[in-house]
Amino acid sequence: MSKFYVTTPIYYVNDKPHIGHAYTTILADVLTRYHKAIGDDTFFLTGLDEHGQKVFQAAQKRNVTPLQHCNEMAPRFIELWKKLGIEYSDFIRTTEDRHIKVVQEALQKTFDRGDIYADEYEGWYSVAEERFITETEKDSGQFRDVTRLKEKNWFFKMSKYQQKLINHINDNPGFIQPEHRRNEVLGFLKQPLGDLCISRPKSRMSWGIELPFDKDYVTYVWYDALINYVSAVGCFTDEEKFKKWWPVSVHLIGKDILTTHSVYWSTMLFSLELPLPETIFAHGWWLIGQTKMSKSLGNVVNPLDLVEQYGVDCVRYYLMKEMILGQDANFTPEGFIKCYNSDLANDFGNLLNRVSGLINRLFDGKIPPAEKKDPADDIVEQSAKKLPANVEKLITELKVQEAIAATMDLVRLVNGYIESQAPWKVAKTDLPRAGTILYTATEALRLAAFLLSAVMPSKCNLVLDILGAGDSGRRWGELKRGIKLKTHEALFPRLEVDKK
RNA sequence: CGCGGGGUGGAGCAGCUCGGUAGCUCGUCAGGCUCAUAACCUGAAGGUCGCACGUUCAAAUCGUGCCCCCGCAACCA
Repeated sequence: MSKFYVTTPIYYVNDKPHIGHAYTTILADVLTRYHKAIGDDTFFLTGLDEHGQKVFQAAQKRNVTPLQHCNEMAPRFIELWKKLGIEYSDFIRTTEDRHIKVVQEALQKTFDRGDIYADEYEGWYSVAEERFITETEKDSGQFRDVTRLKEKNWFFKMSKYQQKLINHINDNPGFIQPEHRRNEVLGFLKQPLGDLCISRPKSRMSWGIELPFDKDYVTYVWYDALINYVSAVGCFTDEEKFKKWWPVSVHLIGKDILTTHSVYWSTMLFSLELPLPETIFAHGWWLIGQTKMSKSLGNVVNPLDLVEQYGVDCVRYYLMKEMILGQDANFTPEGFIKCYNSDLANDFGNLLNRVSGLINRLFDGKIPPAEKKDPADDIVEQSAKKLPANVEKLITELKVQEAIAATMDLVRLVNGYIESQAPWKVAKTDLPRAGTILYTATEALRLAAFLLSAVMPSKCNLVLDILGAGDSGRRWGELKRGIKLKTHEALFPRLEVDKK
């Protein structure tokens, strides 16, 4: 048994949860469930990023304290995760004591090591945005009230670890995935790395974690936020727990925060003398009909609406199946309905109806024994026997989409097998043979349901329950003969396309 | 010459590491089946594998050049 520790980014509390947040979190949940199913000890961390400028401003506007504001916003995420069937191990909020202490200790350790120094920072400052902007941003002309500002700040010696990081990336091909993101980071690291400003003067912005060595400053949100990955698993506080889980197996992130994770976070860990993550995996974006989702375009897809309209499992299935490893994916209602009907209603759900209908009619609803085998059965049996190991391999490579495809291939194979073996015909002359066919088909369906239960927990567990195989595993032949099938409705009723 | 990824039947992808019958899902058409959610199965049509040159007995796959698309270039799943 090995351990599997996965994280999502901690989401910014001011954001409205959208399909992107849902995707990352479901992906983490799916990976966790797969790993649990193969007996791994798992830890799945998600949470909220609650410090920083925007939260501070939003709270001011509403005339509440920042913490009150966060307390009111947090349930939006927590409730969504509940509706999406997310079973996280821990939900961390950066305003929690357990986190703040660790951030401060990390800062102090880094400071004591001589990796943090004070300097005057001079740059373009947007009064309207209340933050420093880059030269490029200034030139874009999109910022008002830009002035030159000089300010004392604290800096982290990121540059000191540049070569060490390059070496680490080169020595660990799986560290940053997919590969083209890894190349991107290596390309970025060809330029000399600057040091990272990790402080904000309280006079400007006080909503953050105070620097242990300078009470006039709070720390930069990213420094604060990234620490969550270790503070949640006992860093500096619970040595045993920390040893058990760290380093993390996978940090799931969106491609937009690749630099913060691969460069900021890694160098921070170097300075703290902690091991680096095993894998940082950057997935793509969900596009809404060719364009990026944006609030101004008004095309933000609310995952809650989808779930309420169609149910959790099919939304999880669609998101997992549609996003190809590391690429952008396109969300369209048509695509969703097509996927639902062809994969879930026609192939998977319908297969359950076929076998249960036949078993009910021919065997009084009791699963028949497989006593009269034929070479035709071997094709199904052999494919089914190979599947679990294959799925396991794909999941460890983070190829969820391919794992689903491989499982659905078995479902289609079984549909073809039933067709060619025609048990409804065979039954008229040779009932035991018909029973064998049905046992084989049902057992393959059981295995498929078992393997898909990470993606669609409630529907798949329902299938297993109908087959009286709720506690079965991934070995061929675990389906018990003689069990009376439970009655059931259509698993995924076909969706009629809206004709407009 | 900033760095990187990609261009494969109507759509979305795999194959390229290590050259040898171009594969999958969806869509279209025809047929079959009638156990099933008008579901399922089989077959067919449809591809100069971005373009050109080169290496080779043989190139989607290797090399060079060109065209086009996309990502990164320090806020944002």
